[in-house]
Amino acid sequence: MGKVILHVDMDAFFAAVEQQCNPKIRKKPIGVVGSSERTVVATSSYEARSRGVKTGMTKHEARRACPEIHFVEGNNPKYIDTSVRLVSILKSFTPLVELASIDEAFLDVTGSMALFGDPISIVQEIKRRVKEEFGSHVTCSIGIAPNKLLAKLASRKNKPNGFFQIRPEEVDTFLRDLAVGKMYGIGPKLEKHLNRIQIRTCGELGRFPVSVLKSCFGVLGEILHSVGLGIDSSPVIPIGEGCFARSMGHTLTLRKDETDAEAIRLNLLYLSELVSRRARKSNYCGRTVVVMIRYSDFHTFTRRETLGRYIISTRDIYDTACQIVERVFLKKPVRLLGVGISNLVRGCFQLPLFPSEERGFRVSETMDLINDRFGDFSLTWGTLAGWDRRSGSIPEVSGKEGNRVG
DNA sequence: TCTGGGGTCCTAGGACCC
DNA sequence: TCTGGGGTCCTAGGACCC
Repeated sequence: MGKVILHVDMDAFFAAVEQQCNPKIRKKPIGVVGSSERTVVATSSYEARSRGVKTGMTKHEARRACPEIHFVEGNNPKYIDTSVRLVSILKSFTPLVELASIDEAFLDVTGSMALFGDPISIVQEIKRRVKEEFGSHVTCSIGIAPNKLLAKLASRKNKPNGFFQIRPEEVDTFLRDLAVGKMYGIGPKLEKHLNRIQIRTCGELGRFPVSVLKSCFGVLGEILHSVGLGIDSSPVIPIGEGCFARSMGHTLTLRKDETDAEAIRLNLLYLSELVSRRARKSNYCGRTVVVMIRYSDFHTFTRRETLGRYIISTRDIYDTACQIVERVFLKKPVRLLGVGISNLVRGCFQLPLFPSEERGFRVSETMDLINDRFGDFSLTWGTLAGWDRRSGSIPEVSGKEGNRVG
């Protein structure tokens, strides 16, 4: 018998959490944004979306589309907290829960049906529990399918607050007329390329000779062929298993385009500190430092250096980042800087934590894993608010306590 | 008030060694 | 003063996703 996979996808997650927390903005068009002036909309409520607001718009553009829009500054700890609590609900249905991002998860419920009934009963029960835990403004959409790829497509089908099932015998029909660009993993570039060779739907993609796809796309050709047929054998990997980061980094769009070398170094120090702190906390060290630079004209590039040893301290990361930047000979004002480490290994040293960290918020395994995987500063919003650039002091990062939904 | 931030995976080409 | 192949590591960039 085939598997039954669910994909649980929270609807307009950040916006929904904010609306749940603040009754005044419920049923209103809102946009969740960052704190800096040069911010964009990260998520908008469905009320805003219906008026043309889209992710990635500047505040200015969003307001032009929807003059009544209300902007809310993002609050990352609140979203992580909600995510942790969602996972604990999902884990009560099966241990096979894979967190795909902060607001979506895959569940393998193949073995759960004896206990909880058919997939639709499980879906209804999950929705009931989510409502009970978070309130009626935080909702999810759920896809039911024989594999992760199809479950992901199914969850999008009836958004928001809906569900959709693709039974094994319905897969061909479902894919027949689905535009290739709607498929997970096929972005604008690939879509254009496929359209050029007369492939517009997943049905057409699945029927296309795999040999031709391979000659056009290399190894990707074979993957595209399976994707066109709705084939995906990847297992649901439970949280914590084989889950380790490949890289971690932070980027920052500066308040103004910068030419001053001292100011650039100060920002590199700040970013190095964020990276180092996160790496120390999750006990990673790395031997490659990556610097990302975006000029005022948006030309963006990376430079990296691989060292002969593993590093983790702010100082080591910062020194390497500075050397990299010195080699670049900046040609234009800098709009964005990024610092990251890769070539990671886990647990090579156990370095002392900062005193503030020793006080200890060893909250839960899941909490750590989410931080670890998605970054507890994955939205650094707000962290710059108190930063005095001239003194160069590093702001305290907002606390994890409080800010619960519901 | 033009265009955020966090990732993963893949590829091509060069350096270097055997 | 030529010829070649295999393998590994590293860099830079692109595509894609949330």
